[in-house]
Amino acid sequence: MATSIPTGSAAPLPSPRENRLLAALPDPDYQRLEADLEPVQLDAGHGLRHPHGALDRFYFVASGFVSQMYTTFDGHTGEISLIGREGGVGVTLFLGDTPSPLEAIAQVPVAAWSLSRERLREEFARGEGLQDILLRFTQALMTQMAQTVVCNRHHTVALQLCRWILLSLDRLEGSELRMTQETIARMLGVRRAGVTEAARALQREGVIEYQRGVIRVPDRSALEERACECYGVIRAEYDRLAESP
Amino acid sequence: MATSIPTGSAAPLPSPRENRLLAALPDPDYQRLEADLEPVQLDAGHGLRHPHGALDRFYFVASGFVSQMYTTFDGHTGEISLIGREGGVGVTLFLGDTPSPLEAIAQVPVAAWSLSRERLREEFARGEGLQDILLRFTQALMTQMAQTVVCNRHHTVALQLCRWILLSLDRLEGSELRMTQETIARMLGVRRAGVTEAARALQREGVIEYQRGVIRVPDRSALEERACECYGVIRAEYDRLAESP
DNA sequence: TGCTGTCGGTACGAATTCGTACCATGGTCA
DNA sequence: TGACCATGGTACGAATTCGTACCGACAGCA
Repeated sequence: MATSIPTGSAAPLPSPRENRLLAALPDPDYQRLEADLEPVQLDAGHGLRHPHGALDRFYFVASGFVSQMYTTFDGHTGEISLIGREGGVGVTLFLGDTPSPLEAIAQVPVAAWSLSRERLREEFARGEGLQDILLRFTQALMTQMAQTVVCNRHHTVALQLCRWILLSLDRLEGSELRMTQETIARMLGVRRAGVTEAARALQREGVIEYQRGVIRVPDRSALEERACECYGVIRAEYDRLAESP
Repeated sequence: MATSIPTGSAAPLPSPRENRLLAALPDPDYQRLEADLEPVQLDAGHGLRHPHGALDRFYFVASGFVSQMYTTFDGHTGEISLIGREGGVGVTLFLGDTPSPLEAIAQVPVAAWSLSRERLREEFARGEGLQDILLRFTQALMTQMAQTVVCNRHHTVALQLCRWILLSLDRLEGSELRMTQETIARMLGVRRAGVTEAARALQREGVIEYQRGVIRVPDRSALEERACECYGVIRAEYDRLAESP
């Protein structure tokens, strides 16, 4: 299970309220939880949940992002959703607390604040601030998943790569992404060579620069122009969640 | 909005408890709702909700099924989820009551019992039986969506057609499905000709028979053998929902 | 310094789906 | 009965992605 694993970089621990769900919580609700939040730091590649496994805690992501991945019986993979500090991992805990086929993996170093299953369910059952914000987050998550369904069906790898880089970058500081093409390929559910071809084209156009696991985006707007509509829709949905009263 | 439109066939109105969510409700919870449920009958092709539109009522499906569809800006379509009497349409109502890009369409004649937004939210807020069952249904819906993401990515049209026919048939009486290839193509998000090719192959193998909008499945197990794993996973998830305490 | 494993570049034919078009047939309606 | 339209069968080249393989370059480590 997810134990506290320090990152090599010894980054300062972010405040719980770096997480947008906790930030949106009215003060009384937050104060009831504050003492029960436990910090977690995860290295890139570390799993928060194994497929079909139970989940002990809910994780409010404070920095970095986590991918919810699905692996088919024959080994094909696909990213179902990507969760940064606008959300958290473990909605199944209050959606009946049943197992889920999804795997949750920190794709970059992640800092999160976790809450035990019992405290989460207890607080959710009060029907106040936390319930409200978690349900709204669930709705945003479903919109992201719906968009991914049609994106997988209708958009080329090149379009999807742009979308994916942008979604990742939104959840990180700066304009740099540490991620190999192999890893990106697993998320998009395509060949590694397919990512290379799409990335080469973007590099030739000067939209991205990269080498050995580091992608830099000097011109973000150029990348946005090349992404499919899906990026904008998902982005707008989470912006709305953040702005909601 | 969804008004009561009788089907031509004047089918007898099913009991509300034909719907599995209402059936799973403890008696006291059900009795509080019973008088507020309004029957709705929809012809095939009728929309319950328009994309980005508000939804006035929650629909507990009692017979037939509804597709949640997504249409991209450039007109491409895809089915996000398929909902029969194991569920209902309108989870957004308790997930923050925000607009959704999805469209809900009755793909066959549908009978449903509807509940006003206010009563649904009021009952949900009690935190008792209805909240519990609706949250569990939401989890099943998300699993269905996750499965659709990877299915769209990795499985051929032929495999997906089998899955889709089986999911539809599970939600209907008998072994006959009234649906044109054009409509099926819109749900799978592929060309009509693509569906024709896959259906022809199944017909040649004797797995299905069809003509002008009517598909018959004489040998269901043969179809199951040809479907991708996704059918089994989704089916199991809803079976579990139905069996849950 | 040299070895070794990771990462990315490229290539190849095969498979699948696409977009589109045209036609045959069956049912409906005037 | 005849016209018309919805439905499905088929075909075509183009585009995309697949699976796989091999190679070079870079980085870390002995």
